[in-house]
Amino acid sequence: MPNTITPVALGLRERKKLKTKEAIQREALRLFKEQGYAATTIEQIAAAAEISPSTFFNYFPTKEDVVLFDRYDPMIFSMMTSLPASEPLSAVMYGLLDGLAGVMERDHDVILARSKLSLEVPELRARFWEEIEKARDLIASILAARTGRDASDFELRVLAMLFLTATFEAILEWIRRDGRGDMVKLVKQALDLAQIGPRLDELESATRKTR
Amino acid sequence: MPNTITPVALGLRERKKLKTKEAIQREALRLFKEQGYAATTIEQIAAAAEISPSTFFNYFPTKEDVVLFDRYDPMIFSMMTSLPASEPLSAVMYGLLDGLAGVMERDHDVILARSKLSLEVPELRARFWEEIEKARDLIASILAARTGRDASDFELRVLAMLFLTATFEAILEWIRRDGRGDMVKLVKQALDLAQIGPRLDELESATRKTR
DNA sequence: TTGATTTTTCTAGTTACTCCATTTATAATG
DNA sequence: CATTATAAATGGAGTAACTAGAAAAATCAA
Repeated sequence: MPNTITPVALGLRERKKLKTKEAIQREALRLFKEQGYAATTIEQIAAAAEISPSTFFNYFPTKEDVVLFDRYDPMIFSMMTSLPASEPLSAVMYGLLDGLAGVMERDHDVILARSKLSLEVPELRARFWEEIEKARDLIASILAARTGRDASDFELRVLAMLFLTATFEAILEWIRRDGRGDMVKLVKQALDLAQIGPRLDELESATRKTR
Repeated sequence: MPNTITPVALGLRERKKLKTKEAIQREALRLFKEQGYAATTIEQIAAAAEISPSTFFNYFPTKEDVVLFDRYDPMIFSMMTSLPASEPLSAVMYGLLDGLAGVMERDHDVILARSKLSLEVPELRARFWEEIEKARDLIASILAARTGRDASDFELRVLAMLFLTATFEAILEWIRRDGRGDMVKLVKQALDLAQIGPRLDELESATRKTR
């Protein structure tokens, strides 16, 4: 069953920690929505989640991270690092997008709330780009493995970043439409505009010729 | 004399303020270099620039902004908003890059210092993207004026962002090479890889046909 | 000089975040 | 089950970025 994002098995302790983490995030997002990001203090979040303020920092290094945290991240990560090398890159890319659609259906509201915050609060918007840069490095390393180039290769990084930028702008547009349109469709439109698919296949075939 | 970036005329008071602002930035950058960004306090910067700590915040809203501040920004801005509509977009784009080369020659070291900081300090790196998003909106509005589309048009924003992303990755690469290579050349390479030029001209001619 | 305005400075907060020591809960072992 | 190891939660004391607002000082206009 490809292109399905499912939780990873964890020990009892780990699961409990994850639950606390999600509780903190849930309460924090609620408070942010009610009274705004800046007006909400760590103390209030801790009180709502029934932990001490110190404990908050055991789970999230900063107040920003409580918004950025995404429980699907590790799954998406493992999914991306175990891609089939048999299909062309563009096909893999579209496959990933279908996986994304699944997540969207399951967690539409939380994703929208987090995305909106990341859009509206400047420091979060800024931090979000950090995450994108991490993703860029991941994608670049995947491209590197497939083409035999170095992961720090300039062109690979540019391509990876073009991919992510197009995706990001699509998400922005989706939020501007208040989460009502089809996000995955918008992403595909942006990727086509940037002609990312052909560019990826080009890269792959060019490398095959050389080696 | 096109493609030359020159200071804008200012009143006496304004010039004095600008001088103070630059002094603060100069001292701050020196201290950051000597003892690191996090280890340098506003108090120290204020002392070095011979102002009170309160005054610091009259000039820069946050510690981060002291790194982000670029005295060429208003010039570049006015340059971009007064582009000739006679030439095709791709030509204008390359023209701008030549202008950039001039600035690089004049202020290579300060630019490198600021860029390095923005690369190495995570919160600055994040903030830098905010600036890029501002630039995106500016470019989108220029494209909008030329094509008769709306400035919030999805495709325009994607294109503008692709342009900036390519440029940004080129600058990153330039810093990774410690400012030794030809930055403008790298930028052109990235833009060609993304095929931004053709894409821009495509957009323009497509619009002409329609109206 | 006088008065208006801008700029700087001071004071007194608030809050995110750090460090470290202590206590409490959980799991592993004999 | 009792003991021990380990990990997680907490408390307290401190730092530094930033805010608001009032007072003082410098600058400019008439």
